[in-house]
Amino acid sequence: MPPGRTAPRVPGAERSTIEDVAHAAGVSVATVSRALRGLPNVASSTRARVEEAARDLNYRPDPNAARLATGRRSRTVAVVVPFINSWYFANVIAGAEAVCADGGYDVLVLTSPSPASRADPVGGLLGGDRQVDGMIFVEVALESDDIDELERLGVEVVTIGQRTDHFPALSIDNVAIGRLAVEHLVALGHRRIGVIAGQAEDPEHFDVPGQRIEGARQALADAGQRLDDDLVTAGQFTIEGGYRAAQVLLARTDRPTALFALSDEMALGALLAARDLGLDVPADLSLVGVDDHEVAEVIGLTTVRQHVVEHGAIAARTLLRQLSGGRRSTLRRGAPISVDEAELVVRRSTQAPAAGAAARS
Amino acid sequence: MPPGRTAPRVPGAERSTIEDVAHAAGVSVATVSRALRGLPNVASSTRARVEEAARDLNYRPDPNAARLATGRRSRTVAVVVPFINSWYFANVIAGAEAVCADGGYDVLVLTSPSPASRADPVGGLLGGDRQVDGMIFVEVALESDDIDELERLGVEVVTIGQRTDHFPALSIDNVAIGRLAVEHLVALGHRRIGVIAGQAEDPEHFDVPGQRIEGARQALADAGQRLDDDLVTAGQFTIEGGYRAAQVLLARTDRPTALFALSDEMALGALLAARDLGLDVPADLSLVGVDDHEVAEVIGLTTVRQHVVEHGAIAARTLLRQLSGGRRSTLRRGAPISVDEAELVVRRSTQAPAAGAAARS
DNA sequence: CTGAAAGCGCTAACAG
DNA sequence: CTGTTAGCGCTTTCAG
Repeated sequence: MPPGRTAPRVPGAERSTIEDVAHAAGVSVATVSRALRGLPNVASSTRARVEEAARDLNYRPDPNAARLATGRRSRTVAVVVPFINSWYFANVIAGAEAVCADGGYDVLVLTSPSPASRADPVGGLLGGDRQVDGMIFVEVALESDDIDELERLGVEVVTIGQRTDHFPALSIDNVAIGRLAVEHLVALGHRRIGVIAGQAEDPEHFDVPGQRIEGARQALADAGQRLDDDLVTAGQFTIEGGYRAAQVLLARTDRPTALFALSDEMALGALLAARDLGLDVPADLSLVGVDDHEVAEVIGLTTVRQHVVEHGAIAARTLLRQLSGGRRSTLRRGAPISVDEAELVVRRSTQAPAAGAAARS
Repeated sequence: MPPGRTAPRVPGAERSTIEDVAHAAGVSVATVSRALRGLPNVASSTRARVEEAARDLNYRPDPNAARLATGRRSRTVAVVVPFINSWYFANVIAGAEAVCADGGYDVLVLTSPSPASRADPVGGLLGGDRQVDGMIFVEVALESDDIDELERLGVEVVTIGQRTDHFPALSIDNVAIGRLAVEHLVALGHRRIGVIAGQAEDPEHFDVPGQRIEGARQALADAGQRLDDDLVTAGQFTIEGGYRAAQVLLARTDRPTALFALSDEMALGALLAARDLGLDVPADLSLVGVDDHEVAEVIGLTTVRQHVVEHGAIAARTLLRQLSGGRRSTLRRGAPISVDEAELVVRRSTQAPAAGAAARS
């Protein structure tokens, strides 16, 4: 048989069509369509009758048919992140979601199959018959194959973090962030500065840590110092990782007088480690983080503030503008999107090193 | 004119149809359809020709048309949460997303317009021509109107936290959680126990705090004690809120010897407050949280472990089973879904109260 | 204000 | 193995 009346999609939920409603209301399908969508040219008595029939029949228009007929889009954007349950990504998503909801768009959250640092992170994400008008990639590495595919698909794209030469990118000046943090420590007189970095690097794909460290290096160089590579330890961007990294760094006989953690969560871990080691912050150890996580204010952590929620919001706004504006060329080709600059927020966790320690360097 | 060839939806992205491809490849549309979907009955030479034509024309099938023709569903589920950027919800979403992705479903993240404690949280969420096969509501209060609408829409629903009598619900035994925490403190000898609760309650809609407090009350009652209401302070479920609440509670002259925080984040705040007040945990103050947040292990926090990611995963699994299985009646009508029970994890933050303090009660 | 009818782009019998 | 054709359910002219 030809397709015919298809079985109800969800067992137990009968679907009635516009035609059923038309019958029940004694009008044509065209009238039902107009009435139900609130178009002007319908007698109010007719409209009432149609609405009633629709209600009785538990009618709800099939969005597929409606979209096919109108060419309307799905008003959905996908946000692709390496993980959802991490402070940073959750906040970026929150920012994007707020803007999208506001603009009448839904947000699909996709996680890149392999961690940010692996190859082919986009793998099966594309393709499928997913319906999205646009995508926001957050710290995911796009291979040129992916880019081709994306352009072929004709979806609008904005990236956060990882750049490409093909899509508008909200890129964070991580070198500047590293500089800000370490210049502050240097200005206070610190020379032995430890760094709690990210994961075992894969600079090819995810070099946020490398860039921030580079900034630290520059700040130290400006003061005629150099960064001691032995004092750089990975902290996985987690509280626990920061704790462990700090344990290692602070156990050294020539322990650093200050620690620069590449995220506030790692800084919190470091603070807890210091506490467990009986070290006072800031008397024995200065601590700087990055992000301005809610916890930073609570613990008085000096940090380099990033407006993380805003990152998501700005990316979303850019995407929606592209989507509606249509002047899609404006921002093409890796154009950077400007973001509020990161700023140093000085709190109680940093001070000049103790005399002895400072002299030692 | 009749609808005719619609304009390209995305400016700059020309859409070609299956017919264009058929022409270019010199075959019929049916063959194109078969070839491109990898169906068996196509000569490989033909298939190759079709694929090439498709590539040349940058053809990509219109999912709306395909779905309309097949009656296939969207394979999308919505997860509705009050907030995204909170540890708890982010982890629930992560759990749900992993399971959904695994089952070939996408997840749409929606935030309930008003905070969990307000009326009509579902407001505009329903309706629209959104395409979802199922929904997971996490701690959002469903009014009976919402429920009717949901049933009318015929979408499968699973709830986490807030229950209804209409959908399978993953409900957490919060009274038991409160008991576990406080029984432990009582067993250690604590009598003056402070509670860091949630927000100003709206028990009608969100009574997790109330239930946990009730458990605390019971535990105390079992020991012939009563919970001092003055020692219950709201902490908003945030680190900062926990910090402030602890500041208040610990400033009292008759300060509690132990604090039960309704979440680990609030417990962390309390720990930081204690530190700032020069109080040692556990010597001067015992502390119990709830969740087993990653930070709990790092700071040695005694807590009542919940498998939060699992909550999301279980809800998603249940939903997907309903969606595919079709025996939708099995779990209807508020049937509870069983979850691993919460368990007490004893770490370093709790111990018997100092002799003087204990005697005082 | 309403109805008839022609599509939207794709799939799935059915007949070759 | 391939083409023809009849829909999927809805929207939109166009003619009353």
